[in-house]
Amino acid sequence: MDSIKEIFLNRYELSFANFDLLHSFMTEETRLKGEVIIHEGEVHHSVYFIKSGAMRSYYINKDGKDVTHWFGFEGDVAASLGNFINSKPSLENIELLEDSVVLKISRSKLLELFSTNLEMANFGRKLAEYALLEMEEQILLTQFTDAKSRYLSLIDKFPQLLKRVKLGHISSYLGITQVTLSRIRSEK
Amino acid sequence: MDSIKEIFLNRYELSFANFDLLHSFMTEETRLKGEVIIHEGEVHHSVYFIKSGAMRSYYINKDGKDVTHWFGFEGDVAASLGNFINSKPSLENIELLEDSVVLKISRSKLLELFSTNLEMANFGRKLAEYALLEMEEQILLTQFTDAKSRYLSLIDKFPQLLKRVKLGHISSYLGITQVTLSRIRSEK
DNA sequence: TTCTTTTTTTAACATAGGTAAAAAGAAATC
DNA sequence: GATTTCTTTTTACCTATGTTAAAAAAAGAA
Repeated sequence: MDSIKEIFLNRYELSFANFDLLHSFMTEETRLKGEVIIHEGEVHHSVYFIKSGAMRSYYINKDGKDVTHWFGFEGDVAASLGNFINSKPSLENIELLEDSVVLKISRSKLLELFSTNLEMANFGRKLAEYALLEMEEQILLTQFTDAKSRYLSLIDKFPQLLKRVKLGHISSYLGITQVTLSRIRSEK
Repeated sequence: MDSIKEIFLNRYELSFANFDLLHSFMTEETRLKGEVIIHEGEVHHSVYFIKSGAMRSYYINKDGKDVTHWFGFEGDVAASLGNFINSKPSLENIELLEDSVVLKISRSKLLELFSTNLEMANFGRKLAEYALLEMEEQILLTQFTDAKSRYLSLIDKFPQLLKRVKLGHISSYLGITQVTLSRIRSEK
């Protein structure tokens, strides 16, 4: 079985039949490293599920700095939250860190499924709940944990991260400068 | 109309009929300031909706420090995420900051409604989505924003906070010590 | 390979925020 | 209304992380 299918069945408790239904509304696309699939300030009408590859979400802060605030891998949903939930312009950009295969579905189709199909609505709920748990973990890790522990937890959680993601992205995700990250790494 | 009802109808797009259905499974309770309604390490079987009052969620970190990571007011849901989503023991405590009126519902009843009633399932999804947006905002605010701006944003968002919540809770929520918060406040 | 560009590390210095303890102010209790 | 307890502010000193710039290393292009 496709491993993306497994993730949908296990992580989000979708049934075979409804996975197939959902899948029938998706188009599979290969996108290249470096491409930006969600743009800050724009309203997007598609949601992407990552079949393979890696991406990051980032925004440019008030000092003009590029700040990564999410890494996405296989099985994750790539979308701007505010855009998806409230049709607002995206606050962030989503950029491919590797050549990736995505499953694309229109937001309106997905919402239609949510509002007509009970299992799909619960799939939508679990999608959001899973993301919530991930975010809570990130918040707990940030409050009163020093940069070194945050770094260690992060690579513990994503062992492939160092091979797949530049240190500059990792440092901004951790809320520190690349210089500080470099110091931390050399201490170890 | 009850203002909690308005919030359910507007924020979570629940219909009159389903609000009443949901409400029929809830019991209204008055809890006193200082009470802890969710306990770290325990599995809870109830979820609380805040009808009036204020609460905070906190945990004791590895250095024994009390760290607040959420403030809840009218219309918010008070539950441990991990407990609610995966029946895991709660990672956090939820403590009342004021005498509060809560609407209590059993987790199993709520899940039963989600899995049998389409509108309820979408209500559950919106509940999670709303919480997601709140959390994202919190994360964005934390990365590369200095303590002073975080403080100013927080009181801008919750103007009543200073009157209702002790500074020690606010400082830990912001990820700084109370001494630093005090310095920031005197600068202003 | 050799050259060019990008990424990572190192160094020197500056600063925001931490720690501990004491003082001041408020709130609760007698 | 006085006393005790809890909360907030202040002070002095210290440390982790930021800033800027340059060097070193690694990756990519010719």
